[in-house]
Amino acid sequence: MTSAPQPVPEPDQRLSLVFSALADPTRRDIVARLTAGDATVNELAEPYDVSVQAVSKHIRVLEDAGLVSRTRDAQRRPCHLEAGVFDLMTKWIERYRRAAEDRYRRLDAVLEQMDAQDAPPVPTPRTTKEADAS
Amino acid sequence: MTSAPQPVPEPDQRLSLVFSALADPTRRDIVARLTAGDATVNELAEPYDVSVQAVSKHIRVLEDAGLVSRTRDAQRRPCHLEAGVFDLMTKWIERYRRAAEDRYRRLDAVLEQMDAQDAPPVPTPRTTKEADAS
DNA sequence: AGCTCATTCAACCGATCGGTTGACCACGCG
DNA sequence: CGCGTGGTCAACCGATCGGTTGAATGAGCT
Repeated sequence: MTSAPQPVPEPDQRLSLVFSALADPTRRDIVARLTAGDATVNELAEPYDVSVQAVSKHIRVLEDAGLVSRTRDAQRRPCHLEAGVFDLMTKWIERYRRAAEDRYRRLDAVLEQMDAQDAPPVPTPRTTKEADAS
Repeated sequence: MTSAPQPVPEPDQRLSLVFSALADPTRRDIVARLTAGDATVNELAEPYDVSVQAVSKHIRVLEDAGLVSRTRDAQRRPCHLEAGVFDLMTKWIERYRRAAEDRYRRLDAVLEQMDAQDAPPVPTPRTTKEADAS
């Protein structure tokens, strides 16, 4: 019963889980240390001055976010970093980063144009609506 | 200059703020919409069925994380997306993504070697099992 | 069978979060 | 001048979070 089917949430909710998981410094540190290789809960818990249970909870959060997977090795539960999730984040970030930079460049051009001429009919790169995520 | 100098937190804390800010779907959506151009609080609040105050709070969180900046235009406070913060995230992510992938590849090689030692006849079928969850 | 180590479950606690409502401030305009 | 508009501040509320302690489960070792 410990292993439910794990429904794999849809990407938006997944993003929430991932970002939320990485919002905690301890959890980020755990991820960082896991890049050096798999580790057990006790090994991971050792450097921090919190209880093992607390670290176990952290790992659960990382697991729910899909950042970490675990196997069984006797009574140990080694944690393994899942590199795949990073792509999800990178995709999200890159999309908007690029859009933002493009816009910035465009605005820059507009400003230059406005500067070159004097008072063009364009009021401001006003925007309001538009932009749909998903 | 409505408030204190805004000390600009050190990068680790900053990362926490950024990830935490993006952990909320509404806030992510606001960011997404801001890539289409600056917008006021009321404009941003319009699509959601929450109060304007709630959206104002969301924007404050994004601002504290350095994801958006604001200027004054009469009584309006247009929000502007700050593209720079994305770099911070991308750097963090890329670092560990690459490390994780390298490690994966290395492990793969080790496994192959172990396999070869045991069963040398087959000259490496070369079916690098890639990550299925992506 | 016991014992011990590794991990998790369960209950609890204070702090923070996302949301509300109501009052308040800062403009610009008639 | 008063008033409406855009936005924020303040207090409050339920839910969740990160942490604790204490007890339970699971798997090896004599």
